[in-house]
Amino acid sequence: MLIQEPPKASTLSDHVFNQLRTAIVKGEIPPGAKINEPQLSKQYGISRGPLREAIRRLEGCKLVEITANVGAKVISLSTPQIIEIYEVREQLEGLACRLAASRIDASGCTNLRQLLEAHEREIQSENGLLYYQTEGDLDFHYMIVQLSGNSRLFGLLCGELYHLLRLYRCQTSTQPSRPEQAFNEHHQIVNALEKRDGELAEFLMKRHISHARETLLNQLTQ
Amino acid sequence: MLIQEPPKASTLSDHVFNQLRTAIVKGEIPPGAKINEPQLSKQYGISRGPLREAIRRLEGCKLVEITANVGAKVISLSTPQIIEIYEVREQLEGLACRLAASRIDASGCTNLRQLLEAHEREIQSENGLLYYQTEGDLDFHYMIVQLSGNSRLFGLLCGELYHLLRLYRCQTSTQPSRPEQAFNEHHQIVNALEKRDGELAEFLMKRHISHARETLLNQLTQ
DNA sequence: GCGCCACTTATTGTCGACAATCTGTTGAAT
DNA sequence: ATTCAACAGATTGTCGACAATAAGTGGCGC
Repeated sequence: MLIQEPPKASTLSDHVFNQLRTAIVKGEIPPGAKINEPQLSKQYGISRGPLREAIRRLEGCKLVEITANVGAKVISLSTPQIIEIYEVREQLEGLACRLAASRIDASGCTNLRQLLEAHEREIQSENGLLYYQTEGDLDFHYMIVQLSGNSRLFGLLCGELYHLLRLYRCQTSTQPSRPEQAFNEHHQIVNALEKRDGELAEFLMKRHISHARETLLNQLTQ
Repeated sequence: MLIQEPPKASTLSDHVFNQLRTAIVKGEIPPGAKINEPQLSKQYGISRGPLREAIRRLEGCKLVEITANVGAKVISLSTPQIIEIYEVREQLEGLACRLAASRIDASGCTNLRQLLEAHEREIQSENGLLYYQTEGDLDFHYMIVQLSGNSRLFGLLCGELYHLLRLYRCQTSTQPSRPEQAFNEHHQIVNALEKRDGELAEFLMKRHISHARETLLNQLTQ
């Protein structure tokens, strides 16, 4: 569970921003829903000032869309938009893998292996499949992006795109699919990283995400 | 001058956001400078409410960094951070080129050619070199990203990274360098796009940006 | 002289209220 | 019956003021 950064909230705006973000990502506020300022203001017991700032931050994360004099709506991702996100993500995570291969050390490799083993143990349990599809899979990608050492890349992938993907996965509660294939692909990626083969790691990661995108697209268009 | 989207501002927050963003990008508010809310509030003749929302939006563009109970600072890019941005940009614009090659039509190609010719005519004039290095170059990349048809990619590159690059270019007023080489690379890219050769276009664009990054790095480290 | 602490000042965070805009409904005219 | 217009309600945008926190200043002790 290394996916959630500490939601320390020293200010009210921070606190409500974290609350709203998790509520949106978990689907408690469904996609397309309107953000009602007076209602949320009462619900969280704060004034509209900090609430509006929190909404502006959600806009920065691309989680809501604000129209002047109309208000904010939770973003609703269409199938073409999902594909667009996957195209960007594939390219960026490929870069992350290539960079990670050039900077990874022995402890980083063992950490990745341990993470994969932990996920496999999770899958052994009954509700493990669901876990893996939602949170666990992102943990693996999350760690690789960290290992890339590129903070801008980290901000884009882990600060924006991953939240959008989690929102989407809750939106269409995807049934667990192709877990064993994903496992193989994950291990292949770690193999390439251990050999410091950046180009191969990039290629494998891009193909891995491409597979996930195609699986998703088949589920959506069928 | 297709680089600036219409700065329509129906609300005060919109207006001040646009004003502040251009002021930051142009260097009128220098990197590292503190954002003083009472001062700017008086300067723009608005209350602190919409001003704070505008600052939150600047945070979303990564143009300022906000610390709780301390305030906002204009971002100051270190050399490693510039390199990080170029790494991300190289990968994303490569994707944009590959996508653009598969969707471009005849009119798109002629528009690109006309844009390059216009830039070349600009260079003929005395202060053309400077123009090309700052705005004109981004116009070319801007148009290709538009042609990619991926709105998420467009938002990332043209909504975030390009502003950061312009900020940086004003920060260190880069002397015009290697314009003729850049011209050749641009034309090569358009050639690949005309042939609908996505892989070649991606490769050429990535190499083009890689060259720009190395030139920049040499200027900075010397 | 140097460092630490209390105090003053300035800035940020938050609030409630008012003005402006949009939304939904009712009613009348064609 | 349908369309348009005026009205009522609700929501967003904006403002000024107060509270809380941080920054700067001066004085005290060592």
